[in-house]
Amino acid sequence: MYDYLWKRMENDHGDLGDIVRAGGRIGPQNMEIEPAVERELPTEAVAFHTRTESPTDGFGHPLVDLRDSLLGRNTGTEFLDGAEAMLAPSKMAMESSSDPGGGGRFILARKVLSGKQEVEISCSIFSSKPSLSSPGEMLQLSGGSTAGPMDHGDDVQIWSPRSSQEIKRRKSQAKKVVCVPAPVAASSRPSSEAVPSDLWAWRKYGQKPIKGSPYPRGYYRCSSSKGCSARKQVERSRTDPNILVITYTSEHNHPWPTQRNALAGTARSHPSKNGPKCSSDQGVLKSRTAPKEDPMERLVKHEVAEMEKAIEPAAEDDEFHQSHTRMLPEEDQPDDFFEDLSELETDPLSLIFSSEGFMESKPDEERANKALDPFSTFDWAGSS
DNA sequence: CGAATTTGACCTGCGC
DNA sequence: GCGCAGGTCAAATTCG
Repeated sequence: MYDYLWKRMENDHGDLGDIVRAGGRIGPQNMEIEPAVERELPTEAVAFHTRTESPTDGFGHPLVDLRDSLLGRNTGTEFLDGAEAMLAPSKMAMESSSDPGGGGRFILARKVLSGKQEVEISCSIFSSKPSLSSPGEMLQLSGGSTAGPMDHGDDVQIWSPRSSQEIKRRKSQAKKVVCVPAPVAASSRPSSEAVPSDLWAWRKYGQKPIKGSPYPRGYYRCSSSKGCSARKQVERSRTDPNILVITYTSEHNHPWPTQRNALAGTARSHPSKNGPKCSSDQGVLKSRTAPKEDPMERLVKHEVAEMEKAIEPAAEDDEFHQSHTRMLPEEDQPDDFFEDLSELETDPLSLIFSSEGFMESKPDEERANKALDPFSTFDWAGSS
């Protein structure tokens, strides 16, 4: 998963990839943003991936969706283990503008250590180099040995407390976290959460209230295959209810859902009374007949491509395809990929991408409206 | 009627 | 060792 993004990170950061697999990019490399300048950035979810090697060195880190931040919209941020995510876009904008001398610093995350000391991790949108508000606290990357802030270039930095005793992961498990804009509940069941579909079939097996959060956490396991151990947890960000934090645990041990088993676990989530939107499954199924590609990888590829494209305002429409192909070096991406996307506009995920592409041919106003309404691109009926 | 969801109980890891 | 909180199980319930 996230191979493309990950490769980029490894190229950019070398060993960083062995420590924390995180894809929460602050922005494209060498990206320079003037606070007063609004750029249209992609609005898809950003995924990041953390891997813990032991209960003592693992620490989940916030996803930073800077695009939304720059748009003054909802931002996906979260810590895995209760740390407070603090990347409200307005806050960032405010700090950025109110602290011009600080180079546009904004708070990346804040963590209360030992119940008393609070460490604030901030980051400059220009240098993307985090700094600590608590000089006494040295941070390090999960599992890494580096003490103190490190500059890995222009990508967002992932940090964790040095003291592993202070933040321990409950279990040593690989986790992947995805933050997406929270959907408006569309289920017939009041208590059920609308979860964006990710193409896998999930079956809910539990729900628990989480201390400190007004929102419960839902537990899902993969229902595509009997023996599949893949699980995911879905909860709303406690700091931003508009953000859904989806934590994936374990890997799928089977191929992508086929048309047949893809229906498993989704039937009740896509009642026909939902109207045309329900055809999303058909789109999904249709997409599944195409060469299999990890949908999340697809998401990230587009994410990166869109972000890179976003900083090339001079790019013309006729360069759109070229730029995307250029930015998708892993060639399993056929040339007709985007044609395929347009065909699959009912696919929840392809909707995201195709809508972006669709906007290319739209008037600026409509494009802007689209960009500001990420919800319109998701099939919020979800797969749960 | 089969399958998915709900929800209380139980299990387990972790902090004190 | 104890208590808390998160994670999972499974019976009951609901839905198509």
